[in-house]
Amino acid sequence: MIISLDTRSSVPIYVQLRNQIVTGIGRGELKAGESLPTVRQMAVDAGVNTMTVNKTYQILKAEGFIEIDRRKGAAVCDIQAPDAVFREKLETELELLSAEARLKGIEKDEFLKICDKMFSCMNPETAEV
Amino acid sequence: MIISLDTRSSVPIYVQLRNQIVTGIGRGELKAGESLPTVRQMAVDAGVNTMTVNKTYQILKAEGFIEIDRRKGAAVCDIQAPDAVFREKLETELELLSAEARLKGIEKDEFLKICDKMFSCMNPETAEV
Amino acid sequence: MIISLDTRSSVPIYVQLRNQIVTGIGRGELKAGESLPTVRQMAVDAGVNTMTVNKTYQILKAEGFIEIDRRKGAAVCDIQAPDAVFREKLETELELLSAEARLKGIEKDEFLKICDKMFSCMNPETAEV
Amino acid sequence: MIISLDTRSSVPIYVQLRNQIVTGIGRGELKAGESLPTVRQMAVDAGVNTMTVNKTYQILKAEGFIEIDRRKGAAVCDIQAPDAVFREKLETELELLSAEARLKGIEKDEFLKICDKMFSCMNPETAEV
DNA sequence: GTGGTCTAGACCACG
DNA sequence: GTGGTCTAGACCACC
Repeated sequence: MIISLDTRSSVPIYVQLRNQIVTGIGRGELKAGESLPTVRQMAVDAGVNTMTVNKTYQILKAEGFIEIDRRKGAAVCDIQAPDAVFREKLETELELLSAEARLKGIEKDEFLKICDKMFSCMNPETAEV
Repeated sequence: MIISLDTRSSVPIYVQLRNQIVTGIGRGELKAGESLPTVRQMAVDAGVNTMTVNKTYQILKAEGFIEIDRRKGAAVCDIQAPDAVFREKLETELELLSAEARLKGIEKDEFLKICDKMFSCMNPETAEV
Repeated sequence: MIISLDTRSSVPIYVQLRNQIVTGIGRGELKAGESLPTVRQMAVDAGVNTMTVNKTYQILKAEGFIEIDRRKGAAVCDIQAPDAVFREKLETELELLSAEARLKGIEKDEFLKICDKMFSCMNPETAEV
Repeated sequence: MIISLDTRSSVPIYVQLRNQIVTGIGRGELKAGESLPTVRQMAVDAGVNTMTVNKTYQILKAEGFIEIDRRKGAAVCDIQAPDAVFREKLETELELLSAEARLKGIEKDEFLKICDKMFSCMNPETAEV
């Protein structure tokens, strides 16, 4: 998985890192059970402080995307069961994106086509709860 | 339009306010040409400082969603022409949301159903530039 | 002389109006001794308040570009003698424009070509002090 | 770089500050890659509030003249590629200055000599994007 | 009346 | 230690 960060962006580095890891897992570049680089290795690869990577991993753990074992490092979790809190967040974000797209002149058909395209990039492997 | 802010959120107030106004315009609660509350009025309504509202309005103006007239206050703009930069941003965000949804056990059919539902809340009025 | 104002601009209307009148005189669309529209007429033409036009005329008078006679209205003055204060202001503004042009990748040759082009639009009529 | 502000001027402080920094960069007093003073330091140096400096820096960033890095503060950007919007603005401003100069009795030769002189103060270093 | 600017001082997020 | 956010309240420019 290739990580590319923009230190001049207003998006905090640990958020950029978190987003790229989540996208990577979603795409299937990292599969359930596979290990992530160690905190130190990831810090070197991405050219950031280990504290920053550590923060990212803690967030991914809290979100249930990875497990952290003191001996084996971090590993990708299985797909989770649908959850009402996330669904709520998803709807709110999609509503905002819909509004922005609407105001930027994007029609419903085109919007849905993009949604389809982006989800289709995800790893189709059967969900295991 | 009802504004509800969460001062304990890590999302800056001016961003929350911006998002809610964008969503409100998208939904058609505020139509093109209609006025937004004055900076002072919005500040009272939302319970925040006038400078915070001012910052929000300046951002909405820079994004092309509203116009600020020295005499008449702020008003909603017409729908814009599609633009490559926004499309890029839209795809990136939808990819991240897709990945999160995938890992939270949401299937493609359900994801697209939610996308459809949220876009359908938008004001369908034809108002091209 | 055609006046076009943008009420949504951050530049005050009376300044826009002043700038357009100065440019119009410089171009020779209004010659020395010729009358400007009355305050009321100009207010109607430009679609602004008479107070705004009045303020503009007062500024043009203070700058020595027009004379205001209670009976005959406003008229364009003759070309003035060079003046140190203005020269100072001119240099400061040209220095800022030079810096901006430099940082925007415009070379010296091109900059001077634009300067020449713009001054050449001015009325070449012999200066009368 | 020496900053001198006039608090009695009608030009907002953050604009004066912006103009002086742009001129300073153009002159080569600050070169591409070099750091600007921190927001706090500049606020002390210039005798203004940190928010005022912050606003100035945000504008310079939006104009592409500086970059703001969360870790290292603000630094001067490389020279940009020529851009049609700026050219338009440049022509409008030069036309106004030409008109003013014409009416103040400055001949074409002298005007162009001043233009040449001011641009020649700029840093000639070749630093393309 | 409107928005625009500025201050002093506080607190937080980031790395 | 850096920039980012927010407040309360003031004053000004514009129309």
